[in-house]
Amino acid sequence: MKPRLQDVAERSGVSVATVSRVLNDTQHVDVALARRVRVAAEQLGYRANLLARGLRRQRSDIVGLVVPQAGNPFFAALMQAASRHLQTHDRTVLVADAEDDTALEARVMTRLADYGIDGMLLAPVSERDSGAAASVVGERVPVVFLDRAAHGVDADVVRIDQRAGIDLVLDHLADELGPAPQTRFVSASPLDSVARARDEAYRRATRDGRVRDEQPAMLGAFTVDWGREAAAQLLAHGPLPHAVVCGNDLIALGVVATLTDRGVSVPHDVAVTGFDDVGFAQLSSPTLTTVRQPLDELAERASALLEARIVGEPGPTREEVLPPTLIARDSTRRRRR
Amino acid sequence: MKPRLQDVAERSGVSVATVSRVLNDTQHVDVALARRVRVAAEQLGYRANLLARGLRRQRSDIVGLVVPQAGNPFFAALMQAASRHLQTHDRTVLVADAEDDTALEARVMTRLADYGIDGMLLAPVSERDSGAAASVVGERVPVVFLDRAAHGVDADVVRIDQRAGIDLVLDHLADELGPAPQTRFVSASPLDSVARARDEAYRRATRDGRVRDEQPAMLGAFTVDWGREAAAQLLAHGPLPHAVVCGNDLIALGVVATLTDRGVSVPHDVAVTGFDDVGFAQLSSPTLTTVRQPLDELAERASALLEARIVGEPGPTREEVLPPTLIARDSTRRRRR
DNA sequence: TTGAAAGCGCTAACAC
DNA sequence: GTGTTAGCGCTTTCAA
Repeated sequence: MKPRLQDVAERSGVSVATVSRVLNDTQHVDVALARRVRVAAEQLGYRANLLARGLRRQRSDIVGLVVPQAGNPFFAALMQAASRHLQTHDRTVLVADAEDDTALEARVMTRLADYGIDGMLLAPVSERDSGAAASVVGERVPVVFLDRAAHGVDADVVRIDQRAGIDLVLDHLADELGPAPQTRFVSASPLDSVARARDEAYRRATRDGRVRDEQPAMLGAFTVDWGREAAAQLLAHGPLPHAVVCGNDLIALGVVATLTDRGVSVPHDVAVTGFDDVGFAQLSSPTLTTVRQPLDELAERASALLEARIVGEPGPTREEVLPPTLIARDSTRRRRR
Repeated sequence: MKPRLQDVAERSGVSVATVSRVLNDTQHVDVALARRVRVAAEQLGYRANLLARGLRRQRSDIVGLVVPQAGNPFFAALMQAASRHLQTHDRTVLVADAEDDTALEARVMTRLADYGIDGMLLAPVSERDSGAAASVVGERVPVVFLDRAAHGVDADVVRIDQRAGIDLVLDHLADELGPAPQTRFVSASPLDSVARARDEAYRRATRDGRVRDEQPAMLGAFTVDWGREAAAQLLAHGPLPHAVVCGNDLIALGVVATLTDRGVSVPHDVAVTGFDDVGFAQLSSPTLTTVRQPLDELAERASALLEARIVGEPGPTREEVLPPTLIARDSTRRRRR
């Protein structure tokens, strides 16, 4: 069967304690002995049992990573970036997908906690309803919010400045289309902090007169399907705006697809913008003007904060806010190529 | 601190064994006692320590899921489907991304094994080079190959019939373009079983005269970038074929993007086909003709086989081969809309 | 520098 | 039907 520490100890003629010290490099051991131990371990193909180690050490070296919708390419990319940084800190990452469902989210977070994770990176489904379950985990181990945050949990936050992102888009639109263009906002219901922030940023800009929009925002979900449906509604009800500002790229891609299908030219007849810069934003036609989130930095900062908290760094919770970047592409370009 | 079984036992005035039996519903316990136990556990907020349980039971209820490139939307979708089915069997899923690197793949598989996973679903990076590391895991716990397989491991396989998929594409092309159209094949180097199978299927069809192609296949990687580059090469060297058959959707999307950029009309000047039916295949313009893999069934069958092996089902290894479906869209449609 | 032994939290014999 | 206890494999005092 699988060799245990005991087997290595017997084979090298030392105690299990010594073997443990050698293999973990945790205390100096006589060089000759150490070599014997290593050789024996090698020959036996010994591998530490991480369950046992975790139980004894009272830490698992696992961190949890919970995303609201793994199917959304933005979160898929964020997961990858976060995993990569977490691995750097020599951690196993348990990824969980909440499938946009707070009940499922609560279950998976509980599960992670039951495995004795050392910390958690969380992009919560709901700003309001994810907090309760998150705080149960948060009371035992450090939690860092990534991209999105939730109420009722005392945790560090790493995110971008959503308002700056929306401003970048609107300024760009003004540049391309002239001042105070007529726009519509198609986004997701502000159940999560990101949707809410983008919504508020857009509202604010309309109040400030930077864009003209007398209509209510069209709020659905962060999906291609919602983008398609919203575009259909736009086409059904009266004249098109100069530009459709979308809450994320998926919505924008759906809008562009439906508009194009119906013979409306993007950007000639109407400009469209996205948010997040997912991979397909540069593959669609027209390529999509959007706002890039600095995924790698987000992941890096979140990992670093989490690690700091795990090793017990004290202090009040911090919020790190990174700047997004405008990626101007063809979906807002007025001159056709 | 975190309540242990002991705490629940004391609070309800019974032994830890009884608490364990109640909470795991593993043996009949007097109803009154059982209720007392449950109440106490509830009040204390007791949660079983899964590390301890795993150590004692010698099984973790964790299964590993290893994919070659989590960034590829096909595998992202496969991961989601597999996770969902695995959860059904009440398992925690540890997802690992091999980042198309057999060395990294070996490390992550080892790590999974060290956590005492009960089984593993594996889509290996390399047909030849992933086998060694996989068999190390495979000797301890059941492994089921999903989508792709590797040599040197005695494990069940769940996959689609790649050749049938290529045949669907070529038949469709003959329908649209006329018999024995002039084609080129752009795919990935046959390092993995899927690339190899598609390559062989295409070769066979050329030998059979179902398509005409005197040129060597253009083999790079399953990425958009390779598709772009291959298209550039195609444009640089002589006349375009009637159709470009791509090894997967990412390549096809890259080919379409570059062709379109250079003023070549798809499908009017040249038809393009993909494989896998990733989400964006129906968003690109033109929408992409491709072959759909039955993701959900693949995941379902693989999970079922794995569960069967985990509970000790004996018998020779099995291979389940599912049929793919042609999804005809605009990238091969000769009449323009 | 090394070893003996306790014990992490849990389950499963085994005894009553 | 319930309790006692050994021990899963490991790390870590504590003594030597």
